[in-house]
Amino acid sequence: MTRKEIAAVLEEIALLLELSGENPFKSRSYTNVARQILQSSEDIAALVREKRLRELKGVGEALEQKITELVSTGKLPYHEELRARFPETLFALFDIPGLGAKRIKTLYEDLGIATLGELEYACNENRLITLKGFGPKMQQKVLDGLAFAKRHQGQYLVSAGLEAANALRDWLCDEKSVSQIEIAGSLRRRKETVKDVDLLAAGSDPDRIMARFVEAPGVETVTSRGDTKSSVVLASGLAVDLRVVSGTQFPYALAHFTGSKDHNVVMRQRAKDRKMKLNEYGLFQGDDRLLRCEDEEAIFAALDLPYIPPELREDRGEFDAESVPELVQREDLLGVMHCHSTYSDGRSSLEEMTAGAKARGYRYIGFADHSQSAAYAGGLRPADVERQHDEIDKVMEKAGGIRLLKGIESDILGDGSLDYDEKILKQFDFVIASVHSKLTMTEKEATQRLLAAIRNPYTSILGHPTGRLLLSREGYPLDLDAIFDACAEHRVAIEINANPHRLDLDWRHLRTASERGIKLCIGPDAHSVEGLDDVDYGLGIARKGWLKKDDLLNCMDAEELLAWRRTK
DNA sequence: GCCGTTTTCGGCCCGACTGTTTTCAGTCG
Repeated sequence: MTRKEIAAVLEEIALLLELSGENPFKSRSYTNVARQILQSSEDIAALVREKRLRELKGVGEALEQKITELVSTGKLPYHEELRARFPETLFALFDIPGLGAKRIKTLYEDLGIATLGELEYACNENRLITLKGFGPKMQQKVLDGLAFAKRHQGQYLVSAGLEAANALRDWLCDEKSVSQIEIAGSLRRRKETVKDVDLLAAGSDPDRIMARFVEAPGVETVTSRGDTKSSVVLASGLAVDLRVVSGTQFPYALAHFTGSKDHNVVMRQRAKDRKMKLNEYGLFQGDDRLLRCEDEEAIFAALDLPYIPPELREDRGEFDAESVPELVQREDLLGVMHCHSTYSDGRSSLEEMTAGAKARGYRYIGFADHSQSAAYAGGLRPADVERQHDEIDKVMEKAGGIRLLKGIESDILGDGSLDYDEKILKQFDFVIASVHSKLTMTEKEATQRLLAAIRNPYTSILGHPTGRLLLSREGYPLDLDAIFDACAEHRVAIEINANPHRLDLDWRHLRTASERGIKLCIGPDAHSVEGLDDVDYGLGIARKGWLKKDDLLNCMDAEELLAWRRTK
């Protein structure tokens, strides 16, 4: 069993225990251990074999026994008994806002509702209002939630989230009483997709700030309206929360509303361990005496921690690390790789792209148009390659101060070979090898295909390695372990494709890759001058993956990069 | 179900808001 599968069983037990009305802390202990298993770098099967499960935090006698049974036999009677009490379809009800274990239990036991469809039917029949813990408003809220769930999956790309958040921030800045305003939440942590937007403001007149907020352009419904917190839903379906605090409270609130739930749990526990209390309004000692912190850094310091950048606040090792790394910054990026041009499916010319890169402060730009098999994208035939190289030389002559690199985004064909023969391949400064076709392979087939491409001596970078499209298409299954081994052995870099629809390789794997000595490369996959700005999304993901400037190919200068490639 | 310089029982992070109540439970982050 994979660690994901083991964790999924434990998480399901936690939900089932809640539905059963069990002690919530019992439920939580299953959730905690599920999390530990997902985070652990240990092989869980090995822990079971060596009877070392108890080394995982939160595993006691009962969980040791259950996990051992689950891993050894592939099933767990305790889990199956719990499952037998409730229909599987009931789990979908948890996605409706306002519905938790208690209300779902009532719906199921009193009305026999087990599916979203039955729930909608019961609402339309007006049957929820008489139920204990429900009323007319709750019924309407459930109906709204059902409609919402139908319209959207409730997830948005980070690009959509940031766009909405920036617009709202600007709108609120025009309110005179606002002294500070920040985007918080998962957007500040630069998650690849977000469920909502969290804004935090400080100001002298909260009421006016709230009033302006609920009147913002694009606001379709106001979900809640209070003195310190209001929530709205934009026409796009995106939910936005605004919190207003005082200037003194701002740093504490910013930390509170930036950290993931799990990160915050650890922060508050650390405070508690030090006889303090941490919440969104402050860090308090003894009898509620405020420990003044001017900024987030001071809060971390008070809890004996170095400053933890927002992107790392996920409780994925930031508290255990010997030191928090000096994360890569925008000014560390010397060049921009993976740019398309009008030679294939780009909208901007070589010259325009070059000027755009120069204006953004890059010292070099790497062109990587599609290769000949990508007919749909106007892939370059050998003659086109020659033509493009001539033009690149000309553009470089008059560009001044920026270097152009001759690359290609070569399709990885079904058998793992690249899309040109050696004679052509050797002419490129770099080769990004990417899959664009035959996306439905088994894990074994897809892995073999990529391994063949990685072993090709001309491959420098593995482009968008899993082929995923966020919120619309899963990546093909891959044995990433094997891919990483091969990349390390053959000195092939892995792309962080910065297009907000991709953000592939996923940030959760970046730290592992870099620790194995693999170089990463932020590529905007730009098809226009504006597309160059997608680098910022890639940068957020790189930082989220704990990367330092030394880990990134495009933090090298052009000479260094070419030398790196030559030593392959 | 776990855990332990407050320790083998009694806690387990904490607060806001909503909707249902008529003082609070449930949900959410």
